[in-house]
Amino acid sequence: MMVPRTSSGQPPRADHRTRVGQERRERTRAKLLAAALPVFAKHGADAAIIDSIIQQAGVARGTFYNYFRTNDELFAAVAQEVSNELIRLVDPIVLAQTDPAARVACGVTLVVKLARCYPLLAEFIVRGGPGAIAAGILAAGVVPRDIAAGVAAGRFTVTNQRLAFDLILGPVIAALHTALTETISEQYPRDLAESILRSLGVEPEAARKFANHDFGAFVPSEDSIFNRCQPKNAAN
Amino acid sequence: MMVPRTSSGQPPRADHRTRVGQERRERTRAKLLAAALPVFAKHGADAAIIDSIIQQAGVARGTFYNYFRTNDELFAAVAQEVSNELIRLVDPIVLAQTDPAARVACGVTLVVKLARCYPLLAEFIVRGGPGAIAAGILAAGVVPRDIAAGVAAGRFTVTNQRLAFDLILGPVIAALHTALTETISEQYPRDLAESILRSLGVEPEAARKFANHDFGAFVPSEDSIFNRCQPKNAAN
Amino acid sequence: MMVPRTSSGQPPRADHRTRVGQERRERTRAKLLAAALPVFAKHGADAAIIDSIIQQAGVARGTFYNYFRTNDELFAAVAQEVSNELIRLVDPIVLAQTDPAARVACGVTLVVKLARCYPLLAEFIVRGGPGAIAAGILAAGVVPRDIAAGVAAGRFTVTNQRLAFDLILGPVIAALHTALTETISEQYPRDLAESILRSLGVEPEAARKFANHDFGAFVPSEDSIFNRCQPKNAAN
Amino acid sequence: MMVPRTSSGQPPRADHRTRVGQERRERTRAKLLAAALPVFAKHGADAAIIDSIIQQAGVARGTFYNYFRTNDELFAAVAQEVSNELIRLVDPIVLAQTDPAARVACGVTLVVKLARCYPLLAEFIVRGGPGAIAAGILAAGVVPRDIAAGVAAGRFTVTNQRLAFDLILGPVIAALHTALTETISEQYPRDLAESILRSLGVEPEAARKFANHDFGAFVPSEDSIFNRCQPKNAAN
DNA sequence: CATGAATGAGGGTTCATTCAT
DNA sequence: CATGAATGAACCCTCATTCAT
Repeated sequence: MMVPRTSSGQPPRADHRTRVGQERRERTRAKLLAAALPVFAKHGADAAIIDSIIQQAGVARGTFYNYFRTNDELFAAVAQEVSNELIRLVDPIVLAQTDPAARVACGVTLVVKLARCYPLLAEFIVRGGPGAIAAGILAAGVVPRDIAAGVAAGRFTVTNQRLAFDLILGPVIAALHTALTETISEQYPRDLAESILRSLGVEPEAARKFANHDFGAFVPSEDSIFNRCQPKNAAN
Repeated sequence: MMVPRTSSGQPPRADHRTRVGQERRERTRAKLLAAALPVFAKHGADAAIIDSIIQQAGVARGTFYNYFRTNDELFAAVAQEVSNELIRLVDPIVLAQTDPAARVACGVTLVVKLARCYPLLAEFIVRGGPGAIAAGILAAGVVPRDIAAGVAAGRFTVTNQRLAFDLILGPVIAALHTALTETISEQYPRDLAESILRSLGVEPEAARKFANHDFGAFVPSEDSIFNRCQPKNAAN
Repeated sequence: MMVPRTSSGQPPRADHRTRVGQERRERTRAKLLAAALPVFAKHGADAAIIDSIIQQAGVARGTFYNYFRTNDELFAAVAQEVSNELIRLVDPIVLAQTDPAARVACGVTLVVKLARCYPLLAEFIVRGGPGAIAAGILAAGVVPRDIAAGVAAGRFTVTNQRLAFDLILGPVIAALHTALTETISEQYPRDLAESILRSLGVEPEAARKFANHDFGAFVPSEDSIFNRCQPKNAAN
Repeated sequence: MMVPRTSSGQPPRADHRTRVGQERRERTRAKLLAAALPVFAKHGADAAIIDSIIQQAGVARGTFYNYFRTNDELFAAVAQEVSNELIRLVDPIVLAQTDPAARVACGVTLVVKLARCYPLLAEFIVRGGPGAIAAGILAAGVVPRDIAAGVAAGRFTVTNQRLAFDLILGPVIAALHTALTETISEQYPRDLAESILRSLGVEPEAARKFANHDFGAFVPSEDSIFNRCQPKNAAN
């Protein structure tokens, strides 16, 4: 071989094998997740799905069980992946805002825009309902964080955290549902954000201002799970 | 109907049989619906359901198919029944209000209170998501009616009907979900209504006033499908 | 119909339906048991078998589960049926003997002869081992009963009941195994019985006398599970 | 083999590698056998086994197939190993007896005692039934050898070799089964041996004498497959 | 109309075995 | 030789639906 021998005298066989194996494993896992997302989006968390997933992913029946032991485990993995991706895309832009109201407006706007680009995402979240999914995905950390900041800063007059949470997540999920049913206008996300801010107790003028700020756009990575599942309709 | 059945000549055999038969049929149908509601509430519209329903209702397998040809038909019937019951309970009280904002506040408040009395109802609606169910149940007619009135009266600054719809239904469903997860305070429904009114563009003070008005209580009929499914926790 | 109407005036519709249904159910159950016996005999209690059983019984997959929920339940039912049949055939003849030694000799002889007629029976018992099956089948009641009588009458010097049980069952099962492997002589069952009696402490001459007594023959019923499973080799 | 490898000229590289390799191979094989015995003991010859074996043995899936091509091959190897071990432990002591009846008594006693020390052994034999295993293990050579000697010496009146075999193996296996189910007394093995001798036609007094002779104890080697599978309960 | 035995498509899960690295 | 990811045949089980009685 041409492998440069160091003083160890041994070729790095085992390491190479290990690395190659891990990469393959990761690729197969990603294929399975990407195949699962659309199915869960269409049929919900309890869908009977393994057949369609393995077919879509192009792996054998048994391979599935090398990765996930149950339907629920798969669903949890998909939800986690979606959550991670969502936060990776949206939160950096949200964090560029300093005012809590601006952050909420930014987050709301971007999520709705994102759902316009990736209907699968919208479907997945809507299927999950305000409960299981949304809570786990959108809420874990970021929404409560911004609510708390808004309350602390006196921006929001609604002080019950759970109520505030419902006032944000409820309309957003309803909007995602609307976006799936009919075509929503360019203005829709901003109006939605403005109304949500008002519901939280932000002054109407301030609400309008925050909601109509231009927050910039997210940049979906090429190998995001969203892109690996479907053709994208680029602009956001 | 108009057939005078008095003590006159012929014994009312045929009619009597017919009437008794119809009543029995109606009772069996009602038993099936009442048995189905908890199952759909727990497991969603696609639940595997027939076995538990016929067992709970105490009828034979085949009998089920004399009433509903498919699972979907059963679900639709349950949803319809739930919707009717909901409207029968809530709408008379809503219509007692004249101001559209008051009507929305009243409806929102009562539905959340109702869900506290009947967790099954909350579960059923939450499972259905903002889509399939809620739209069919809450929305059919009454919510759009009040939105349109509010826009026409200048009470609401949100003029996009669909947006207004999302701003009402979204938080309500989220609140129902919250009510299932944790115990919500006495004040929660009123605060929710107040915030929703603000989100629609109602002046904050007006919103507060409308939301804290005492609308009276619904009176659940003894043989409502809700009562036939579960023990009730009386007060609302 | 020709059904004699009594003063009730109603045809016995429901009763007839019920009876017909029960008969059908019983027939299907019997078909399943008969189909299962050979499979368990060949492959043991843990065999993966449902497919072959339903095919042999000529019923649908789901039908199986209307009768047995698990493999184990089926096995238990087959074992029970075999046990019942065995006792029904053998015990009446055994009970015609009064001396406990004669009873043991009679039982041993007849079971081995029976196994010659019905190799499936032999296989089924041998597969089950001295444990699960044999104990459940041969032992339940009859063998301990005769051991206790023999000990009480002073016929047997072996007084440890469990040891006596092993001394009877062990050789019988070994003999069944032998009968499956090679052709055993006409004399084999009698010699076996004689040796077993000796092992229990019966005087050698008495043992010989008891073992060579002619106990008569069992009469397999036409619709016994054994006959429904295989062609019989008549004489015993 | 005959190549003298002393401190002479060439370094023993190749041979050393070969020897080390063979030792490793032998160790891995032994690990696999030791891992397999308990599984076969618990679940029988057809057990689904490979997963637990490789996990227990700490080798990779593929490695297994470098040693055994099929499940059956593994089972045969385990049975052979068990058989060898059994004979290695028991036969030297048996051969110290000269009278065939003493030999049979000795073998029977020791095997039952051994099974008390090593329940896994008992389970393994009982699972195998009087057929497949037992025959292959206990019988191969030693039992028929002693039977033939006993018949030739006029000790046994039972002259049918197969019958004699059944009269020995049957009760022994039944006793092993009993030993697994309940605690057997110290005396049990001796009584069992005595009864077996009687069944073979040995005079009752002689049977008693032979069975109650003290044959000494086996000395289980530290690295026996039995010891490598389980904690031992020392005394026999 | 009520009954419930029978159906069979549809989906789930295991595990011995192969093979590229 | 060791490794472990991938394979797919062979099972298992559920449940909506039909149909003779």
